[in-house]
Amino acid sequence: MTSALQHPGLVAAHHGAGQVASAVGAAAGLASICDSETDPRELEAFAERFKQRRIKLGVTQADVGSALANLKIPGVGSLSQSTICRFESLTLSHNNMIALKPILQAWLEEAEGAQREKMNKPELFNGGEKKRKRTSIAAPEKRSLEAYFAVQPRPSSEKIAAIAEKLDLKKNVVRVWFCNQRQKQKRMKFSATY
DNA sequence: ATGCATGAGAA
DNA sequence: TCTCATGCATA
Repeated sequence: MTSALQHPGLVAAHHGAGQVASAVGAAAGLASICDSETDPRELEAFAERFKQRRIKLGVTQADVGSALANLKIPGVGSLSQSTICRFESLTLSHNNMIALKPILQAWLEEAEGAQREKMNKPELFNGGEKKRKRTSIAAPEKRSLEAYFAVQPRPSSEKIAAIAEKLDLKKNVVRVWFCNQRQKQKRMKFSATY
């Protein structure tokens, strides 16, 4: 239930048409807001440097996540170990990487600048809550789902119901599986889009 | 490091 | 309903 560091319209969706190339290039005079900062290779390089320097500082991914809150950047709170890990391994969407880069960069500079102090973020927590349980889809079922996905990445609600019944899984589990599968395809690292 | 899930916002 | 950013739980 946290933030929204979404980017409005600066980062346009990429598409297969090449006719826009010239139009974009012809937009001379205006600052090119879209090149070096959104270059996948630049991101990759940054991610690698980031991880290296982070380790050099002796800080864990989780530490970085909670430390972000201390930066007091408007609209930016803490992030999880998962997200920091995914940033470093480029397993986030391109847009997500672009949005997080300046934030992590700010943290890095701050951390290296004041590399003499030690702040701790205990993360005071609740008193006894119901722990979420993680469903585990067995290997055979996963293989079937992957096969269905290869043929139809976006099955209708009815198809999903049918698949769920065949594999003896809850419909919602199947639906979420497809959603996550689609998201996976969009990860920077393995996406054919870039 | 990664699987399954949630919630806000878009369509 | 889907996408997208994100995280808890777990391997």
